Order: sequence, then structure tokens, then C-alpha cells
Amino acid sequence: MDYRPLNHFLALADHLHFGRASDACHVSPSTLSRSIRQLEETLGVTLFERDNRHVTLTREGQLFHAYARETLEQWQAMQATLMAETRELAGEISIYCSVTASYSFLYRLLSEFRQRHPRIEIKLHTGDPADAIARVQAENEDIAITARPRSLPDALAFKPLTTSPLVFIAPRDGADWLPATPETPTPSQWKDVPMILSESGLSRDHADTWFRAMGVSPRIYAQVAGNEAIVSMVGLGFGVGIVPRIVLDNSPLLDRIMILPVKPELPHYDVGLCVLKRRLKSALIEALWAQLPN
Amino acid sequence: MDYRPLNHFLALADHLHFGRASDACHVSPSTLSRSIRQLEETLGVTLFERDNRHVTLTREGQLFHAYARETLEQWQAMQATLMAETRELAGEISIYCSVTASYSFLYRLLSEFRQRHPRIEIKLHTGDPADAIARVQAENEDIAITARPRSLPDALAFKPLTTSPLVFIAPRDGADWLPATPETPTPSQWKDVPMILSESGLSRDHADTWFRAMGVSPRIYAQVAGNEAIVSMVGLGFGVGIVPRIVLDNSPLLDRIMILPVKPELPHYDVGLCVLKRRLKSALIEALWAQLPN
DNA sequence: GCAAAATATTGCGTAAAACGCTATATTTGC
DNA sequence: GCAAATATAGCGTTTTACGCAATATTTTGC
Repeated sequence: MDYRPLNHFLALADHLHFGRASDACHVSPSTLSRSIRQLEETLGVTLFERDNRHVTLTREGQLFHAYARETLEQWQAMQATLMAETRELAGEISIYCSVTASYSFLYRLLSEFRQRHPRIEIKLHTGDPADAIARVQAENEDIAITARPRSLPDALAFKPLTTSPLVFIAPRDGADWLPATPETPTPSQWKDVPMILSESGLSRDHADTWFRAMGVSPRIYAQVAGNEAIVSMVGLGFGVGIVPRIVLDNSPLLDRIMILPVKPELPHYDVGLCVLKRRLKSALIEALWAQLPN
Repeated sequence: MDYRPLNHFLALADHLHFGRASDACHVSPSTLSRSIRQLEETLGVTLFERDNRHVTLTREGQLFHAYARETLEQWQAMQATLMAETRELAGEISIYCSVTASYSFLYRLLSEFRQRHPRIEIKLHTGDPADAIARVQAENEDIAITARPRSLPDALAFKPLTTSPLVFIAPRDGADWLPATPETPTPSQWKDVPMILSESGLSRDHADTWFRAMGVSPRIYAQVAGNEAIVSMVGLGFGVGIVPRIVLDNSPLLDRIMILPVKPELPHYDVGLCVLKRRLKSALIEALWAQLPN
């Protein structure tokens, strides 16, 4: 069943802005424009009054709005009824995430899901989050738990689970190469600090950006794959690292490191589920996906 | 909105036979098979149990059946509501006219009308204009585009679209039986000219009147139905014809014929819409009728 | 018992539809 | 006056739907 036109309509009714509504629907503005136009032609009425600056709902659009919401609710209720009727979906879903994410999110994500769908097997693969997007795109994995990339490819859908800041960490024992005043960093303080960084990925991008803004090149002691490895090396006294704060929440090494109160702070980023849009047709994947609020 | 899968489902639920259900839906059995399969995959349930000889509705299929009917009913109700809201007309109008009139007038008559009333279907029948009045009177057609009859029956209403003269046409190549001086016709010039005339209708009436005024009987080579046929036969050299000048405006045979400058000229006549007055009560017909100025 | 008929499904090539990029026209804010 | 923002449309590409033909299986008629 293709209810996309109703989704498109509701998004536009909500946003009253083609750009924002198209973003919300994961389509281009031209696709949304045509979809709405086609719906209007099918119905023989104008649903939105619009020029190139304003979008408002017409009276007919308001009538249609109620219809669209009810229709989608009934469709979802029908699906839920059928699912209940058959007692469950069955099959397997493969999930890729970092060790950290597996500690932090999987229980929350899956505990209710597994109760609801005991016949669905979860295949969990852990690894460097920097690989997550690529593995989903290559269809090695159904879903990944990963940071939202700066530029999300069009074929992917993303749903946030949480937000986490990136933080600088240092050995708790201290070291003479630590910046004296991390709250007021200067190039001279940071130019000789040995840095333990990711090889790639969002945290690496943000680290590079921070140092560029500082006007200094980081002195890279090691580039490693995986935030846990960074925590390990920092805990062993090899240097300063940058990791998502959530990595620390479950780390057995927490007593070996400290968070540096560096200013300006590194940005927060979303951690969430990432999936190929077209895989959402699968009832299994859609069921997992649908568990999270939008 | 694409509700075809629901239509497919309901047809199969009704027929329990892919061949008959696909016929009912105007699709091939393979299309129906795939449509049902896709719906089942989307819902994650089996709607029909089937082998190559039997189709039965599953329990989930029965649940879905109620949903499908209600959904289509609500869609139709929504459309009806919106139509009532905008006073949108829907239905069909049948129009009868000659091929010539279809070329000359339909675009002008219908293009704006169709934009204004996209839900009205036009059924177009073409034929000899001499039949137009009779077909309207017999209610075979709602409206006709035709010449104004000399005596308009009281039950009919007529609205002019344009005026056209009747003209004599001859083969461009000439012929020895052509009148030497069509501007000053004499009975002797015309008595042997082979004439290609309509079997009936206004142009035939006017031709008969002209020849009577000339004091000669036309030598009729052929009586044919349809002005285009007359143009074809004249172009092939069979004789002289009388047709409305607008017939020539779109004729591919224009280079094969010439208009004879006959005096006295045949009269002009109105071409326009003709309809039974009492059919104007119909909102559909009134809408089309009202487009033309009085 | 066997061939023919009937039936639902699937592979495959083609047609149709959907899509996004880019260009366009218009409006707004500075 | 001009840059930015916005909705729409042209166009080429991608994706999806389609039907034909082949297939496998079952049923029916002889």
C-alpha cells in the first residue's frame, strides 16, 4: 500500500513550507511539489494555496487533513491487528554498532521488541562506528546504531536515540604535557599534546575542525579504530583522546581517566538508528524502526 | 492516491480465482499475483492460502477484507465531500460532431472547461453533421456541434460558435466540365457539371435552393455522407462539391482543390452547440452550455 | 493411465512512473 | 539593486510496474 501521498500531505500541512516538509519526508522539494499537485488533481480540489513564499491550507485541505490522519491511523491499526493476530513476525535482523552502543542502547532498543517479537532473531555485529554507514549501504547489515553523519546520503533514513557530546579525556594521573588551562586553550598549550584520535568518522572530523579553529595541528600520537581503544590508551597514559561521552558511561576504565573541561566544547551529535530507506519495506525492519518515536 | 492493491485484494477475495479477479481488475494474472504478494509482504501476513487450483481467504485476510472495504468507502466519501465542498461537477457528457468540427472547435470549447471541471468525462462521437440534430432529439447525444437548422424545433436550444459560408469546390487540376465563368453562371454551364453533394442536411438544402434559383437541376454524380468525403472525391477529380468553408481549414487535401468564385454566393450559416432545452436542467450540460456567451 | 487443460507463479525485457538536479520566475530583506 | 529564499517545471536517469512466455503442478476427460 502506498500512503506516501498522505504522508507528504500531512508533512506539508504541518510545516507549511515545501523545503522543511520535504526534508521531513526524505524527498526533494520537487518530488513533494509534484506529489501534492498529483493529489490535488486526483481529488479535483486545491488543498494548499501557495505562491513562492507562502503555503496555507485551503478549506478543502482542512477537510482532507482529518481524512489523511484517520486513514494512516487505520492503516497502522490494521497492521498492528494483523501482527497481533499472527502473534509475531519471524526472521532475523542484523544490527551493527560499536561495543559502546551495544552496552548503551541495545537493551533499551531490544528488550521490549524481543518480548513483542520473540521469533525475530537479532544478529549483532560490533565494530568501529566509522564503518557503520558503509556497512548498511552495502547491505551487509540491516540496521546500524551510529552517529548521524554530517551529510546523510539520500538513500538512508536516520532516527535519533540520544544525543552525546564529544569530550576530551586525559589520564587521571596527569602528565606534564597536559594543557595547563584547558578552559582557555592556546596554540602553545596544545601543539605538543600527544593526541589519540579515531582514524576516521565523525569524532575525527570534529576533532580536526576544533584544532583548525585553534590554529594548531594536532600532534597525533596514535590513530586507532574504536572509541574503547582510545579510552584504553588514554587510561594507560599515552595521551589525550576525544570520544563520545556515552563511551565512558559503561567503561571499566573510568577511574583511570578524567574529562578535560576544554572550551570551546566539541559539538553534541545524535546517535541513532540508520537504515536504507528501501529496506523499510520489510515488515521486520519496519517493526523495529517503528518502535522509536519520530 | 493508489488504492489499486486494495481493489486487487477485494477482487480476489470476491472471485477466489486469479484469472477472474485479474479480468475484473483489467490487469494480467501475473500482475495480480505480484500485487497480492507485495501486499502480503508489506503486512507481514498471508492473506490468501493458495496453490495452483484453490484460493481461500485466511483469517488475517478476512480481517483485512473489512479494512479494505472501509478504506475504499472512506476514500470515495472523502472525494464526494470535497466535490460537494467545491461544487465540483462529475459525470459524463456526450458530444456529437463532424470530424471537421472536432478539429475546429473542440479544443476551444473544451480546454478551459476540462480545466475547470476535471471530473467531467467527455464522450465524443463523430459522424455526418446532417445526423446531429436527430441524434440530439433522440437523446443519443447530450450536445451536438452543428449548423443552425433553417427551422430550429422549439424543443432545441442553439448557441453559435462561428459562422461559415458554403463554397463550391473543384479539382485544382481543372476539368473540361468546369463552368467557364462561375461568376456569371448560366444553366447551360451548370447542367452537365457532375456534382458531389451531401445526401441531406443544410448544405444539401442550400445547394438545392441555389440550383432551383438557377433554373437547372444539378447533375448529381454522387451523394455522400460527410463533408470530408466530398472534399476527397472532388480532389480526385470526380466533380464539383459544396462544403462549408471551415471544412477546408484543416483539410490535407487543400492543394488538390480550389474554391470556385460562384455568384450568387451560397449563404453563410451558424455553426454552434445544439441541445434539447430540457436537458439544460442537468448541471453538467448547463456548465458546458454556460461557457459560451449568448 | 495419460494427455490435455487449467491454474498460480516467476524470469525477463520493455514501458511507465517517480525521482532529483538544475534552471526559472518571483518575492523579500538588506 | 542584488542576493537569498522559495515553489515549480524541464529533463535525464533510476526505479517500479507491467505483460508475455515459460514453468511446475494439479485436475479433468477420455
